[in-house]
This record gives sequence, C-alpha cells and structure tokens, in this order.
Amino acid sequence: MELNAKYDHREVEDKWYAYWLENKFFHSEPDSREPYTIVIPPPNVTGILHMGHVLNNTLNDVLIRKARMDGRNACWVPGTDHASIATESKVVAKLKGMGISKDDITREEFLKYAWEWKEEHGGIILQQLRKLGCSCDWDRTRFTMEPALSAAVIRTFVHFYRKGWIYKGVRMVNWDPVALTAVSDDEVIHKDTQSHFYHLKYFISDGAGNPTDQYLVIATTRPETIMADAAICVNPADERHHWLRGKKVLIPLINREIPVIEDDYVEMDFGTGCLKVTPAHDVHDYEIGLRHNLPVLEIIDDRGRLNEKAQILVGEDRFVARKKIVGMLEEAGNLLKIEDYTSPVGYSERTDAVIEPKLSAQWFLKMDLLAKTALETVESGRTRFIPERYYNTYRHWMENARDWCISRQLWWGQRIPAWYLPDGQVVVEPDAEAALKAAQKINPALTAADLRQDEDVLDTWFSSWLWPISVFDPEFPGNPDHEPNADLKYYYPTSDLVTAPDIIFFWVARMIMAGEEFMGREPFSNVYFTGIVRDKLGRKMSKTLGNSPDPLDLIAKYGADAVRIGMLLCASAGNDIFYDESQVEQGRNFCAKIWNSFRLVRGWTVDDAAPQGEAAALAVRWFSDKLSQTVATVEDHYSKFRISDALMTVYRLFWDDYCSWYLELVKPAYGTPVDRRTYEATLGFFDSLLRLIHPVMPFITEELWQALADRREGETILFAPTPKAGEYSAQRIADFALAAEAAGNIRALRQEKGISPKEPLDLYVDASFPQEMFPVLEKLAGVHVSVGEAAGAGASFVVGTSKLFVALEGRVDAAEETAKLQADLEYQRKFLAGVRAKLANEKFVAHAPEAVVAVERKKEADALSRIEAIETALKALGA
RNA sequence: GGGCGCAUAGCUCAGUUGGUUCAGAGCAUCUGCCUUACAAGCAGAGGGUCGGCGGUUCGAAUCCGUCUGCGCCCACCA
Repeated sequence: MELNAKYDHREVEDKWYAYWLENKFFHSEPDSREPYTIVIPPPNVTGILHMGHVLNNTLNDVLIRKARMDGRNACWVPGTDHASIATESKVVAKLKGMGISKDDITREEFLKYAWEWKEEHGGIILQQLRKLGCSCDWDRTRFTMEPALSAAVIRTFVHFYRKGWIYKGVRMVNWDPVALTAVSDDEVIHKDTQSHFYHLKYFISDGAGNPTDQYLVIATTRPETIMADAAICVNPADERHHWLRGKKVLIPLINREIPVIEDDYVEMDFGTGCLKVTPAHDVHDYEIGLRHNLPVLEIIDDRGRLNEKAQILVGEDRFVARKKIVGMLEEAGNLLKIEDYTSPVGYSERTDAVIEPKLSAQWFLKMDLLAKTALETVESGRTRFIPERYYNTYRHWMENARDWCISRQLWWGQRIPAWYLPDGQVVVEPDAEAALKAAQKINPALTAADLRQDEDVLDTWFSSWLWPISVFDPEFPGNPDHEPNADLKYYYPTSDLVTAPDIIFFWVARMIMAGEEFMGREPFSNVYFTGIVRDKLGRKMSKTLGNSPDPLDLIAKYGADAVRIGMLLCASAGNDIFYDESQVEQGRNFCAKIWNSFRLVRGWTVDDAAPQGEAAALAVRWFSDKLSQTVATVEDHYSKFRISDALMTVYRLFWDDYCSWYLELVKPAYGTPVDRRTYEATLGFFDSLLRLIHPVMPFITEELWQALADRREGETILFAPTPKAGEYSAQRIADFALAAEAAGNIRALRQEKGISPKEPLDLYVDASFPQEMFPVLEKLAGVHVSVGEAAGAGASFVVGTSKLFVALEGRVDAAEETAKLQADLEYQRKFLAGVRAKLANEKFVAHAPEAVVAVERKKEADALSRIEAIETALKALGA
C-alpha cells in the first residue's frame, strides 16, 4: 500500500486472507510438537453471523493465533450444526412461501428441500467467519449431519440402548404447538406472564347428574381445559372441605360428573384450596391422576386447538377458546370473579410459543451415571471453568439432572434407529438391514416390509455432544472395535473451549459426558465462558428488537481488526458485553495510529556515519526495558484468559510508550537522517510490537510486518514467534516515568504562561534527579538541564523526591509563585504529620510487616526532603 | 421460592491471599493547538466518602453482618 495514503483496511484484508488460505497456513497435521486445539462451537448451519458469534470467534481466534506464534501445533476445527428445530422451521416457512405445506409432502420430499436449503445457505456463516479473520483449519470443516457424523450419532444411540440407558416412555413432555415437537426441559424458558385467575363455581351433583344449589369454587388460569377435568382435589387436612367427601361435582357448561378426591399435593392456602385435576394437560395433575387412577382425557390437539372431545369450542385455538369460554361461563352463572394474576409460563426457546404440557411417547436417556461422572470431571479440576463461579451452577444441575428427552417429532435430523415389529416389539440396530436380522431372530417370517422405523429424529444436542470426538474420528463413538485414529489420539482432549454460558447444560456438560463415556477423559482442559452481547441500554441483542448491527457492515466500514478490538475492549471475562459502536471506532483509530507510526519510521533516511544521539540511545535502552516488562504482563494476562487486559496493555505500550514517548525521542529533525543504530532498534521494536498485537489484529499486522523488512517467500507473521520477556531494569523504567512526569509539568507550565514549546528554558534539578534522564527532559521539554539551585524568579515543582526549578526571569509573579509553593508546603507538612502519626503508633510498628514500616519510613524521609526543597525555593523567591 | 453474582469517575471496567502517594485504566467531557507520521491527531485539565449502615483490625475498596438497588440461573402453587 502507498506509504502516504491513509490506512485502508479493504486493500489489506482480502489480500492476506487469500494468501493465508493459498498457503494452507491454518492447516494442521499431527506432528512432534505439542498440539493446541480448539473445536468451534458450531453455529447453526443456516444461521448468519451476529455479534455473539463475533465475540466468541474473535476470542477463539486470538487464542489460536497466540498458540500458533508460541510454536504450538495450532488446530482450530470449524463446522456447523444442523440445528434440527431451527432449520426445520426455516424450511417449513420457505415451503409455505412456495405454497407447500409440510403436511402434504412426504418425509423424503421434505428432506430433499431441506438439503437444498442447506446447500444454498449452509456455507454462508463460515464464509463470514473468514471476513472476521478466523484462522480455522478449513480442510477439517465438519457438519453434524454429514454421513460419517450421523453414523456416529446412530451408533451412540445403539450403544446407550444396549447399555440399558435409553428407554421409551410415555411422559408428560413440553410440547411446542408451533414447531409440533416435544422439546427438552432446558429448551423451555419460564417467563412471568400477566394472566388472570378465574374463580369458577362447580355445582355439586345430586347424584343423577343434576346440579344442586351447593357449589365449590376453584381458581384456575386455564378455564379452557375444564372439559378435560377428571376430578376436583382438596387437601385431606383441609377441614373447610370435608363436607365434600364422597360428593361429585358437575363440570360447568358440559355438566359431566367428576369426583372430589383428596391429595396432599394441594396447598390449602393457595387459591381456594380446591384444585381442578386435568391429567392430560398439566404435569402435576397427571401425577395426581396416576395416584388416583383417574381417566386421561385429551382435549387439545398437537396444534393447540380444542378437539371434538372437548364437546364445545371444537377447533378453536386454546387462547381463543379461553376468551370465549369465559363469556360462556359468565352467561351460565359459573364465573364468580376474575383476578389479575402473574405466573410463570413456559415458552419454547425456539418458537416462543407457549408450551403445552402433553402426554406422549418419547425416548429418554438416563442421566444419573453420566451426570455423576461429568460432575467428577469438573470437581477434580481436569476441566476448569473460567470464571469459576460457574462451578456452582454446574454442580447444581448435575446433581439434579433429569433424564434427557432425546426424541423430536421432526424430520430434519438423525432418525431414531428403532424399528417396530407388527406385534409392537422394537429392535434397535444401526441400520435397516441389521434391524431385519434382529427382527427375524424373533420371528423368522418377517420381511423388510413388516418393519416400521420410528418416525422421530434425535435432539440436535445428541449429535453436538460428540463434536470434540467426531470431528477427528467419526468412526470412534459407539464402535468398540475401532482403534482411535491418529488425529483423535493427537488432538484429543482439546485445549480450550470458548462459549456462551447459556449452553453450559445443553452442550458443555453433555460433551463432558460423551467425552468421559467414549474417551474415558475430559474433552477440553478449560472452558472460558463469555458474556452475552447487549446493546448500550443493556438489552440483549435480538432480531426482533433490531438493535443488533450486522457484523459484516461493521467490518466493511471499520475493518475486521477494528471490529475485533471493539469487541474485546469491553469483554472482560464473564461479564456481559455492552456493545457500542464507539468501541469499534476506537479500534479503527488504533489501526490508523499504527499505520501512521509505520509511515513515520519508514519515511526516515539513514545515515550510517551519524553517531547515535544521547536521547536516542537512552530511549532505546528504556524502551527495551519497557517492552520486556510489558511482555511479561501480557503473558500473565493471557495465562488467566484476561484477553481484554492483554489487549489494553499492548494498546498502551504501543500508543503511549512507543508512539508518544519513544518515537518522539528518537525522531530526527525534519529533513535530517537518523543514525543506523537507532533506526535498526526502532524497526526491531516495531517488529516485536506487531508480533505482540497480531493475535488481536491479524490483518494490519501482517501487512506492516511484510513491509517492515524483506521477507522470504512464504514467510508470514502467523508463525513469527511471540516476543519473549527478557531482563529489564525496573529502576530505569521508574526513572523514565519521573522524567516523563517532569516533562509534562514543564509543558503545562508553558501552556499556562503562554511560552512557546520551542523557546528554550533553563531547568535546575537537585542531585537526586536521575542524571541519565537529562536528555529526555532536554528533548521532550525543550529545557536545558543543570544540577543546582537557581536564584531569582521562576516556577518550581516536585517530582518524586526531586525539586525542579525553571528559571523564568521576569515572567512570573513572585507573589503568585510563593502562594503556590506555600500551599504545596502545607500539603507536604500535613502528609508528613500523617506518616509520623502512623510511625508513632506502637501497634502499627508491632503488627505491620517490616517492609510496610520501611515504606512509611521512606515516606517520612521523602517528605522531609521535599519540604526542604520547597523551603529553599521559597527563600530564592525572597519570601 | 432456592441458588449464584454484581454495586468503584458521566460510561465500561481493573484493583491478583487487608499494607508502597492506592483510589486506577480506557472512553467520554473541558482547555489550548491544523507543531511536515497521525485532527481517526497532539499537549494539558477536571472528575469518585469505592451503594447505605454497623462490625473485625494498628490499618478495609478489599474480611464479616445487615439494608437497598440490579442481573443471571434453577423452580410446574393450579
């Protein structure tokens, strides 16, 4: 790129990504190095990139790039998840747009459409990750529903079935009437919802099905289900209701007779103490029904409409029916009152439909032993969580895990490998052929046509829990005779997993279970939980709110490097991220700063004969120290997954120390050349800085690193080693900080007095001021420094323990200056008094560690010398 | 209802087993500068009783108790 131009990320990003791809720099094969492995949290195959992906994958990419530069064999496996419910609902919606209903086509036809959709949209998100700079090993791209991985899922099902851990049972499940499938407990979100408490009169039957004038009152939120009532239940200890024993009551509107029963489940002080029992449409009522042998009458169909068993309002949606039946009840005189009521209602995570409890036959996987093992993995520390507070959450869930409902009434996914015989018996085998053989052992006369495969598919998480294994060797899970291949042996367990905390149970916990089950050990060493990306106002980013920017627009506008920085700047571990575009602007500004500093350095001409100036020589020594010190800090941050701290540390090193101090010190006057030694050192520092920043800003660093020197064919910053922390002089760093502070004071003085930055001034310092730093002051503050005291008018200030005096003959008001010094003197005396009081405290001296007391003594000495210095200055002013 | 966590500058957050002048950073704000790398910039400045109260200690932003205000997870009182 032209040196004089402004930085233009568009010219840079595509060029280098193409170069990296072309040379297969991201590809990894097992070798003798230590592996560093990450498997991507697979995004939904039909998804598009959102800010959560940006955060997550930026963090992943920073870690993988850092490891690569640290000399490890870095492998980041990308891929996508078939996401059965999400994808199926998109395909259904698309077909609807084409005038096709899912009900009218066969499973095979539907799947054809679904695969077409996948082929069309499935690669999009992976392409988008490339724009972000993700250095995935694209040759290893996987899809949870590709044939080999699907086969692994099927074998896994068979494995657990044979182990006796998978069973089919009729259970009350969470039914999603929009997606028309059962969903797991974890996919139900309970939200407090405004509704009403309807108090209904149920009249006592006279025994012949006619109402008497006696009645009881029940309170319900779901009046539309009364037609499915099987009983009225009261607490046996509730004396208020003893008169109801043995009575029967009539369901309003339809006058069906139901008994009054007693069960401890009923809370006496909630509602009216009478509960209507509706076994088909409430989990608890179902349990009560089992205990009391009540009939189960289902009146709501799969789509949430009343069916003919309801007798009235047949075909109406449950919410419409609720409204209508309230009117009917009122008319019939059964409605006593309506109260406002807020109660938790379950919503489907995917469709946001209100979940309908529904009885159905589903497949379950027993969790007890799996959860126990997976808890042990984390408790023993073999898998660490960052931040640590997720241990508690995890433990609680593992100790209370309920069996996992793994069947889904969908078509998009791995079909359950269970075949039913005509007599209802079931065989579970990896494929139809094996199923037939198994069936023929039961009944030799059976043919393939007699077998019927289960219609359901498996929960998506039942395939993604194998991810860290199956991406390397899909033959392995559920295949006891198979030796793990070289990849699996080398890359498993993976190193770090970066993911959002909301899938800790869906995915993280279950990967640990599958890892322990099949590999006998944990799937990853560390799990880093990111926060959730929110907007400035703290709202979760969502499509419906429209508060989520399109990451690709941001990348186009500001550049991928800037977007990555913007994301990381506010991403301290475990906290939610409050995204604001100004952070991305800050990232872009940093790119510009780096670019401009490069322009400065490359624009210099070099004079081999010129000697190195004192200021430059000092600057080189100092920056070398500062660099070493900072590298150590950055390494420490990385080791604790404090990525944003690592970034901020480097940011300040580059901007404040390198640009504002170092380059200003070594910068030759306009038009003059720089000496060779300083030039080489400056380029060397630049190289180190680029390598230090590369994991967070891959593109601009590659561009500049390539331009910084003649690089060999195929050389890249991707594999350039991370700068190592060397020895450094903490003293020099401290001394420089003093000089920098002094220079700042002098600049402020100039501004205050209206003295041009170029006008030379005389500065007098006392002997305690580090002499090595004189050139810094001379260059940066435009002063001539000498040791000693000056007589006459001037301005004085204290830096560290040194007294500095700037001669300003004729330009200071002696009275004003005296007043300032006196104020300073007073402050120092107060401070001294404080320190002395502390030292006079016997308990302090007795209890505090020696080092702490020594510090106090030093403070005392320093304060004394400062006071002395100020008094001297006051004397000079004639006070 | 149970559990976990948070509260520090206008905003977002550091503050690593209580102790260096420890009250910090970045952004934002204000002032002065278009100074031949950079106005997407430079040089400065202001700004906080560390949520309230109480306790432990020679010493508390840091430990304990309590109150207030938030957030998250789990949870089927119809």
